Amino acid sequence: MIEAVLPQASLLKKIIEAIKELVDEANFDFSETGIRLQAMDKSHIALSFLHLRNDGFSEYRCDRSQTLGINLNSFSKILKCAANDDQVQVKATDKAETLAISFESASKDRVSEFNLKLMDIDIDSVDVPDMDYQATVSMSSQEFARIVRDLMSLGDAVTIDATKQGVRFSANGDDGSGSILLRHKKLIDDEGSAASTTVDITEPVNHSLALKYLANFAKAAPLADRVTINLIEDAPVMFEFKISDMGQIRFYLAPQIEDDNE
Amino acid sequence: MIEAVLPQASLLKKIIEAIKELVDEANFDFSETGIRLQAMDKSHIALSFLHLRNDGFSEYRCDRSQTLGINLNSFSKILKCAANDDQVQVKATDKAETLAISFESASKDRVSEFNLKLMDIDIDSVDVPDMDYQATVSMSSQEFARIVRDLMSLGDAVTIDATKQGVRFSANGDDGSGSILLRHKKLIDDEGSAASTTVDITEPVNHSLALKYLANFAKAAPLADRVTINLIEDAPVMFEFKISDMGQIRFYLAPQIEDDNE
DNA sequence: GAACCTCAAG
DNA sequence: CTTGAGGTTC
Repeated sequence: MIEAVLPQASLLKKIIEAIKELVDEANFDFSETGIRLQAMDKSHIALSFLHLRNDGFSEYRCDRSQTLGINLNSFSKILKCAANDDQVQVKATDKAETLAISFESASKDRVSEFNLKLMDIDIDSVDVPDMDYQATVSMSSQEFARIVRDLMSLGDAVTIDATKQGVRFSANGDDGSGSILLRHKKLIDDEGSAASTTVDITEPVNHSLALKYLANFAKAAPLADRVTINLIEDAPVMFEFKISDMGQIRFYLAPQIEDDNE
Repeated sequence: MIEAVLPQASLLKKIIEAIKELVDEANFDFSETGIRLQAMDKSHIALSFLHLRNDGFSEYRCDRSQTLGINLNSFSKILKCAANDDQVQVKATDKAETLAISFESASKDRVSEFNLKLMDIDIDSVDVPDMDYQATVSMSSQEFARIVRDLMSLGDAVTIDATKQGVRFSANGDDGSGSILLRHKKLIDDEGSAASTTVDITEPVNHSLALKYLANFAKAAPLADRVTINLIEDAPVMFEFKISDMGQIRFYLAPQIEDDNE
């Protein structure tokens, strides 16, 4: 028996919106401590990772760990039927073949109930070890989204250069080339202003990444004020958006092989 | 001689916009008391019905009753040439072959004149008797539009259940199933709040309807804050949008034959 | 999937 | 009145 309640359907809508372009179907692992999802994208280049802690829900119950295979597009269709400030409840019995999803308007005048068909999904589970990253960039998620959008009009790939001075995003294309430098700003208070950028670095590092994936990652910007970009030589880049009081959504992206012939 | 003036072209634009997807050509019956239109849709399942009273116009003159056959798509093209707050005038002589349409901007700086070719349309007139409906639902037209849009992503048909407790809209599809319940809210004042739903009922009744028609009906939502849905066993469902101080637009839709084999 | 348009909120 | 978000259309 699983039952979880969120006071704001908009949160769940944004989460699924951020993942569904990357992943068609995914397993949601429900346990006593919360919900986890891990899924490779269709081309097996990007890994999406979601963790929602039980204490982030207004109600949470999971008697027995259970994995629910869900088509994210179908899920998204149903979530679109919720108003942003509806309360949302998901419920499944043990060995259920459907997930019961219900929305209730703030005024209680409207109650919507949906049943989403569950599916068995073969998992290609990947172990993601915790790494000591060489560089960690923390920046406004909105600015990140903006930079990705801007550079996409120039080329297909972006090079992210992290140095002590800051982080540089550069792209090349037929029309020309461009680069955006965000200067590192040492934080005086514990928390930086929403817009400022910090770079924590042990060694300068740069990676070239396909912008189309970053555009998908940027869909998570509405979930968090800030994004952290974690880089280490010869390993996937990790993008993390913290969902306040609840968990985080992470994306891992393998760097592009630099092809000098192109 | 016919002459009618509306201070806001937007009203006429919305009216034609709401009907033109259902009906290609229609007869506009001009009489001393106002304008009436009645037309079956192409597949003869939905009936559109429009009544605009003479006193809703800022000027209205109709010396002799006259029927003007109009291609709604052509009419719509011309209306798109009007700004929303242009004044619009339509004018026709007896036995005219064209309808003269003119727009005047609020500032009087711009005057546009168009001539729309009239046509002879064979009418398949249908008598629509006034019925004593078993259930009348009154709800926000915007919420109606939203529910229709939401359920369309799930399936092709909607079942409307009216009971004393409220009205339920349900749909089934490949992704799963869904239903939305709007609770009846007894009105304390004469007028309900814009969002609340009322169900006046003598007997519970339900009907299954093709969502694609309801999506067309929902185009009339900008014309009225509220829609009333009138249901009676074994007869078409009637959707009415009141155009304030002027008349109403109605749609009648025959229920789907419930096919148990599907 | 992108651009346009419309509607709602600040 | 200006801006942003959402829906619709191409």
